[in-house]
Amino acid sequence: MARTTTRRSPSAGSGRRNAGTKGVPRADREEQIVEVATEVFGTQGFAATSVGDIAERAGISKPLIYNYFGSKEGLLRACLHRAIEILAGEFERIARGDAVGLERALRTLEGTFVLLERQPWIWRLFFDPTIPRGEQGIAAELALYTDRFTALAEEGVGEMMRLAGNEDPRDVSALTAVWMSVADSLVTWWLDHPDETPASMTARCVRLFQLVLGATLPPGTTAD
Amino acid sequence: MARTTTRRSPSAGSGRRNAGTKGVPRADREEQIVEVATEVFGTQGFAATSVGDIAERAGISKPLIYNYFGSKEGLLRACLHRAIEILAGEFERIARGDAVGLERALRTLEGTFVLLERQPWIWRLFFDPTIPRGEQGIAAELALYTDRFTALAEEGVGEMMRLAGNEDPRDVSALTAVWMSVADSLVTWWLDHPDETPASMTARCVRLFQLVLGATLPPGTTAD
DNA sequence: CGGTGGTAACTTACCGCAGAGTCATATTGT
DNA sequence: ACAATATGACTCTGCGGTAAGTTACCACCG
Repeated sequence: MARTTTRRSPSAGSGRRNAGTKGVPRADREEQIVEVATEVFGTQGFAATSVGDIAERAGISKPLIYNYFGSKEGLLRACLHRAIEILAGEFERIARGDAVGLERALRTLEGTFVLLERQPWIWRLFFDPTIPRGEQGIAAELALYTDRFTALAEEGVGEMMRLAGNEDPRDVSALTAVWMSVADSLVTWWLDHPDETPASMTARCVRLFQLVLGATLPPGTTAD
Repeated sequence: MARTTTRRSPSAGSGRRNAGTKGVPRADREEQIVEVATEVFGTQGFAATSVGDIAERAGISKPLIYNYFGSKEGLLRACLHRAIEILAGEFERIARGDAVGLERALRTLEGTFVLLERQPWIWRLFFDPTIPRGEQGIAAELALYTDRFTALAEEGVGEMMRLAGNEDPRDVSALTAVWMSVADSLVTWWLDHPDETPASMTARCVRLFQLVLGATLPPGTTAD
């Protein structure tokens, strides 16, 4: 009745004129926010990023983020959760494959390139030095995640080193760190050369492996 | 004279009771502050660090920092300046040496380890993602510094690749990025294992080089 | 089909606090 | 006495976080 029309609140006082649902269900909105946040956290770092900035880029308001994620840390937690789902699954699939040694390394790189195409910053989340290292809260969770990576990488590296006759655990640890950093730097380099495709990156890696390691990779290793 | 005593201001209102020179000349104080700041910036990141925190750790007060460096960015600038002096000089010295290829790589690493002993965070300053990337101000200066590194590294990498028969400039560029990242990751790993010495780090690198590259390093390369 | 409440989706406006940067002032070596 | 060295106490901006209100969708009733 009149009420419907009468409810013309827009003018009432200085109320929230742009309020009201836009018909986006919570799950969709959450995913959208997490996507934006992951990019910003991953490129600028957690400490240097403000929640307001994320809200603005996502085209929504700050309180909505707090409604859904509780806190800035909660938002980061959600980003990490999504990222680990994306990455670890793929890496574990590769690890379960039958490739070993250098070929396994190359396959991992190849998978990484395909996976991180257009969203390389996901990787950076796990190595953000600005995440508060307070012994409680997010630090433990983060360690859990990175350990999942590291264990996988360390398994591969350790395997290769065993074949070569070195089993020093500290050497394995150091070489694993180097290997993960190599993958990281290649993704970063790719970011600076956007015209490269996952396939061309893989081909480049094959060339560089052959050059640096003097290795002969089996045919068919290069993506189509 | 009476005046000196009469001026007993300590009680006057709530004056600065701890003020007054402590006999430390400006240059010394500046160096001391820069040293502390470099450590904190390098480990926590620029954005996550507060000037007050630095002042407290240095045992002086915040205004003194602003007196000497003008701003937080100015302090960072001073840190970068000192760091580039320390690092670039050493790298250029190595580059001028007669080592080539893998041996030059190893000598660079060795020099880095010796140089960064007890202050590994210096290196991190140049790759801190939380430094404001505003096109003006510090970003340009930082780029200048990192370019100085990169040029040197690219020269070494390009030389090695030429010997191996690959002159693709993009391959050189990518491999240079990888190489610098390798050095970075080794320093980072060292940060997490503080009991390692420069010599033990170098020895480890020799082992890993031999293992991964199948290379035979000349004797005398290992630091005693 | 029209109305009508309940609730999920959104917002504006604000609070409190931490941190960058400043001012006026105090102390001491020379 | 004076310049250099130093600081307590302040302002102001920006950000994490919150309160309270607004709007749209939807299931249900008549």
